Amino acid sequence: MPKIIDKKEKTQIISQAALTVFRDRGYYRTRMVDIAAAAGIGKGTLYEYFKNKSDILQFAFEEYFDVFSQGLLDVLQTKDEPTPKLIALIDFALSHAVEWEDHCMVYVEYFSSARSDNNVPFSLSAIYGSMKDVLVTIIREGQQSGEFHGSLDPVAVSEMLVSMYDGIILHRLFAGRGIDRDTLRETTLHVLKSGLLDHR
Amino acid sequence: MPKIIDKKEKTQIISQAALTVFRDRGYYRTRMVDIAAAAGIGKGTLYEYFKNKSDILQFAFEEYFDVFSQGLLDVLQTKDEPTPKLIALIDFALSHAVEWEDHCMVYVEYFSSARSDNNVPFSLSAIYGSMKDVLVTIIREGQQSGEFHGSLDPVAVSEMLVSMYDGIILHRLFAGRGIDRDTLRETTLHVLKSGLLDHR
Amino acid sequence: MPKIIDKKEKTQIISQAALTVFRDRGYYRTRMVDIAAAAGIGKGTLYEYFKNKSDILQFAFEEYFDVFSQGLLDVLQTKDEPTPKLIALIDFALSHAVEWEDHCMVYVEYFSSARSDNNVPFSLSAIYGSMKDVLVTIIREGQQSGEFHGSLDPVAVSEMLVSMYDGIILHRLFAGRGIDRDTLRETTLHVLKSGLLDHR
Amino acid sequence: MPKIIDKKEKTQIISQAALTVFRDRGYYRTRMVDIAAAAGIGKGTLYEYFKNKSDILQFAFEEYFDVFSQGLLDVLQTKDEPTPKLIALIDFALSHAVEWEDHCMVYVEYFSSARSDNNVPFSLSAIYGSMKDVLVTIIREGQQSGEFHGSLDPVAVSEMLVSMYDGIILHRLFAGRGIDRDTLRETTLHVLKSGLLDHR
DNA sequence: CATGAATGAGGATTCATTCAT
DNA sequence: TATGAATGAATCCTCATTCAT
Repeated sequence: MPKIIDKKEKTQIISQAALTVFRDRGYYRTRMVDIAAAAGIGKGTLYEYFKNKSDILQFAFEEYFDVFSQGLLDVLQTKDEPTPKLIALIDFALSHAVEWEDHCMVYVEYFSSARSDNNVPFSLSAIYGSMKDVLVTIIREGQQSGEFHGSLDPVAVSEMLVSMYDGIILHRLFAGRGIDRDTLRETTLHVLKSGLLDHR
Repeated sequence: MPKIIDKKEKTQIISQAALTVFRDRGYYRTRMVDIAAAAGIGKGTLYEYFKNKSDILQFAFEEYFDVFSQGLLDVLQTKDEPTPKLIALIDFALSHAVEWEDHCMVYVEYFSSARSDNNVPFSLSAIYGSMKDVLVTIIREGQQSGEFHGSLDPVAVSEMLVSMYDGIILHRLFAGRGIDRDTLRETTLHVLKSGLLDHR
Repeated sequence: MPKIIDKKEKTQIISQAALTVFRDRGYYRTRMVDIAAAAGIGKGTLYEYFKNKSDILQFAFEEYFDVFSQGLLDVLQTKDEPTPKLIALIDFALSHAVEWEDHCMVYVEYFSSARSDNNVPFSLSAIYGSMKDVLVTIIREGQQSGEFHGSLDPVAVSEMLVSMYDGIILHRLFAGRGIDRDTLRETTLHVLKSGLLDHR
Repeated sequence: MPKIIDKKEKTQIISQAALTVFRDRGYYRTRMVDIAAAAGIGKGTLYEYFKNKSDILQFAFEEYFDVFSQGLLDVLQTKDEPTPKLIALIDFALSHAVEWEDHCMVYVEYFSSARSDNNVPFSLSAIYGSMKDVLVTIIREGQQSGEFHGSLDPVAVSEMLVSMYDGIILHRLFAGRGIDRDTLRETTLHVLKSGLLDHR
């Protein structure tokens, strides 16, 4: 008898609408009423689906993170050799960043502001952590097999790679989408490949 | 007469105090009273030196940008050949980013939030613009002289380099200062050099 | 036909559930959804039986008041002489207060808050009015027949007696149910009896 | 150079203005803006002097309680014998209740609503506790010296007396100020005296 | 010049009530 | 009849900015 609503689905719709507004206006400049308007619902309805503003972001982040984690696992399970594994990894990370660009933009803002706020209920360090561990392992393998430069510090290289990932996001965020995303990916892969791998 | 000196000096002191608080708490979470307390002055006094909150940041940014521009000019005037010029440029950019790290962190937050706000009175595009123009010119020179890979798109490479610059900042901002800044610089330079330059 | 019975019965069930929640949480702190949950029904169903929140309380109050009025009449019809009539009256009032303690608690809160709100659709003055009139009459009778202290102002005594009634409620409300209700009643009756009646 | 304001004095002025509004409108129905208007200040200024709404009430309550405690001590130090001590005590309590009538009204509402809310930062039990302990001691003394009825339970009598105190407050709150406060006090004292003391 | 007391616009959140199913 | 999803009015509280001293 009561109205039947797919709570899960509506939660996602609202979260997506919110993310769009966050990306356009910025998280802090976005009012709850803006989100409601973007989702085509009333202000109070938001609170039927989310505890508060931060909770909306958290929900979006979880989705983003789940997809990232799953993609990472897929790559690791598909490739075995260090070189193709590393390239596939970088390729995946770049694709993911480009595909989830809107999300990334918002998280950059949120985390850069909430930095020292202990109340922040979720964090990027999970992504960084998993990514860096995986990279260090691959680079060590490649160095032992002689495929990679032996002189480079695996941790430093990993850090640099992750930084590049961040950089792509940030740059697109600040400078607009200057160049084609595929060109960017090709160029980046080329440079990395040469610098990191072709060391004869 | 000494009053005029004092005014300028105090403006800088306040701006620096503000920047420290911004870095710790985030721009949006920082209250004017926090800045006043950090600067050791009264809340109302802030408005004797700055028009408003954003104006404080703008002042800091101008200083940061002036130093960057001057350093850029110095590099360009000192080096002539494409390869050493590019390396010097990247070296300078990394050094600058690392030295002005606190500023960078705050600008990341501010610009990522205020992105589409037309009221924002200053922007990063100036930095990106000048940097990218310079890079594209150098890379074209290097490609013509045969020093650089001819197959790479100069604009894409420039974009990638600037992205790396952003990435360094962002990563240190989010992930903490994992590795030593000098190691990071060495590694980055090495990779870039190999990938971009060693193309026999 | 059975529907009509059900409606009345369910109205009472809801009202009782509501009163329990009111007593525990306080009228203002109780949300409609709390009442619905306590009554084991849906939020919207409440409005099938009651116009609004205040209406639920009003319904409960009417029941409470009806029982009080009927009890008062019974006492007055049973006893004739001033002294036993007064004692029976006080005894009844105390018993009623103790028995309907939960209700009393809620009305104290509601009336003390809504005091000067003209929208409040029901009030305690009815109870006070009937009680005080009855008392004044009895005390006058007792004074004329020489049974009571002649020097006391009948109105003041009535007021004091009603105040005591209030006090019992309020004290139990605030201080918890310190002593046994029967002990309290005995003690109160004893003191009143001595003070008011034994005037040799 | 800055405006010099007696914070303590203004705090009291605001608290008094608030209490008047609380008494008229009820605590829960009073909006912060009402208090501000009554105090002749802006909404935001309230928060310069008080943390929140409850804090305003708490401040008023502390003043009320301090005066009560001090008065209680004075009575106990002045009188020695049970009978005059008890009478002085009751007299003081009644006077205090009548003098602080507005406060009492508000506390009745507040405590009757916040009853089971653990966040309530202050309570009536302090008053009840100190009052009841004092009374029990006096009554025991009076019973041992033969001045008071030996048959009455000291605790029950104390409870009754405190209940009367509550009743006076509550009744004036609900029924208006029917009779003259002095008449009420005289009558109450008379009855109590007869009932409790004249037991030949 | 310096100050902090005063302010009110602005925004997050709650919850009684409505109403489509 | 029963329901709970949807709503927006209402209200607390924050904080950038003003201004009297």
